[in-house]
Amino acid sequence: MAQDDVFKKIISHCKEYGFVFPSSEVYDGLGAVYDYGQYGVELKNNIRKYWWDSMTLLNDNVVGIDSAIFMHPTVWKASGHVDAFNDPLIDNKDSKKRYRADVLVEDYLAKIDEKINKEVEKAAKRFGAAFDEAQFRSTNARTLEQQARRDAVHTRFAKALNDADLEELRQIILDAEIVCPISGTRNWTEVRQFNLMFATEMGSTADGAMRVYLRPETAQGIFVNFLNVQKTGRMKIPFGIAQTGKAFRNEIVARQFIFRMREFEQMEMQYFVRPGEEMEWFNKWKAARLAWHQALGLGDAKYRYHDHDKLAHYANAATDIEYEMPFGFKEVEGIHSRTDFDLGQHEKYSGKKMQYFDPELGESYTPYVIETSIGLDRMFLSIISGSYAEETLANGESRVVLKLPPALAPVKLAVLPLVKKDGLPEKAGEIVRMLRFDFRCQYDEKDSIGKRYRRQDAIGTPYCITIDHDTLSDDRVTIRFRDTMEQERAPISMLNDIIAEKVSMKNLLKKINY
RNA sequence: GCGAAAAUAGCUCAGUUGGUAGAGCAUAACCUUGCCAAGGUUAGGGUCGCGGGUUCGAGUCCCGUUUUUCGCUCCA
Repeated sequence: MAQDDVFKKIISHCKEYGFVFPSSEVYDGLGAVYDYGQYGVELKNNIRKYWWDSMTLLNDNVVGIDSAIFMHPTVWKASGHVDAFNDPLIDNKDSKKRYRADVLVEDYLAKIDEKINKEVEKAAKRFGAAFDEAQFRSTNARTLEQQARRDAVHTRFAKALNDADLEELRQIILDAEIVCPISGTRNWTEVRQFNLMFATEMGSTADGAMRVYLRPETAQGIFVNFLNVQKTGRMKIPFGIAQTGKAFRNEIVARQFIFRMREFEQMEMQYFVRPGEEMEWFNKWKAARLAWHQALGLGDAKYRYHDHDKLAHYANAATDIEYEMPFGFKEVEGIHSRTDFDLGQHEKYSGKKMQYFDPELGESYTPYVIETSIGLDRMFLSIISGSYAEETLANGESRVVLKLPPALAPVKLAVLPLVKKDGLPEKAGEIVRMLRFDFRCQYDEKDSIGKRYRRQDAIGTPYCITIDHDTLSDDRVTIRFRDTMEQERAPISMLNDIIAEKVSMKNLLKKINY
């Protein structure tokens, strides 16, 4: 089966069985925004818990926070997000190349300067020692004309930038007859501002509201709280701060189902270390994070590292953990050595010291940071993709089954009376009332038992418990396993222990070797 | 953002040169059976993505738009 087909089937399955719906679907949807349904939210919560517990329970020096989505606007100036993603862009329709509109104009201005300078140089050669450059510039007709043209464009350009007037910016490009370096044509699109960050206004608009952004990453909430947590938690370096939460990016191209969404959830941990020790910790977390993924049992070969050759300005090492999605290996998690860039920037912009006094070294320093940053929605997609299976059974029939890691499954067990009479439903009800405090249970008496097993397979329920006539006399039930479809007889009194052993988060966490 | 393809029931899809909206599966009710989806009877569910246009008449033809998938591009 082609990979595209698998992906399409997974998307359909997610919708059909209540995992993921397109946002605002009755209004034709909203681009690259999705809602999680009744089973999707359980799976997502379980993934988040697996991450959170692995960070905050298994590391006694990692604590969590939950910072607000809104942050002071200067945070995003310090982080570089405002500058990096506020560029006015324009496309040439013939070459289909995209340029920064301001760069096009600046290049144009630079070219005129160059021309003038060349003429000045030529004149200087001609006149020799008697040459008076200032006088030449103020009297030579051609130079004056070019200078006037340059100044006119420059004035308009500065004003347009200042007013953020995109139409004027385009008009300047048209009036100056700036051509595309590749196609050589002047067939330009509108100038558009591609701001990665969503903006809104805080405060009443009447008396000057403040422009605030929806955070494009959760990491900054950790950095600005670094000292709060360090001091109030009496944290000693090295230590980490973990956070999960929504982030928002106004992606130009958002695609591939929930892989790249405009509203998404991150699970980030920033680990603060001594300068000079960052590579050691980078490698430790790199290994620890891969182990966390592989403990899910989806197949070790589905994961790989992708080390970055080109590093961002703030990083001195970076790697991705990629998972083999139906559309190829894709980044699920990033592990970055961010140096002291972020804390240093906040120190600079806030004027507050972001340093740590190290009692062992007897000195203060700005800690270096190792970041692990994972997309919860991507994790969700990787787990659904890795669990989805179409199987042909021995009797020639087929089934669709989600072989989810039991600890992550939305429903842990289904309780099924073999027939809906003879007191079996009542007995099943008793068992549900006994187990539902510990496990998410589902009761189903509709249709044949085989059909009910199929329904549970489709949502990934790892265990089914079947009540038959014998149960009424011997208090034993059948446990049916999702993956093998094998069955086992067990006393009702043992059910809680048996199921707990198989579905507990604890046993999953124990597989991680920290 | 550019290009291509698609959009009809919860899902997968049919729908003839333009002439009353269909199937399978799924869902719900009742009966029957009872350990791996396929028994019977019945029911609900669609202004054919949305908005215009052509036409006596549009799911079907034309234009626009939205959403999705794919390829570029961009971003990281």
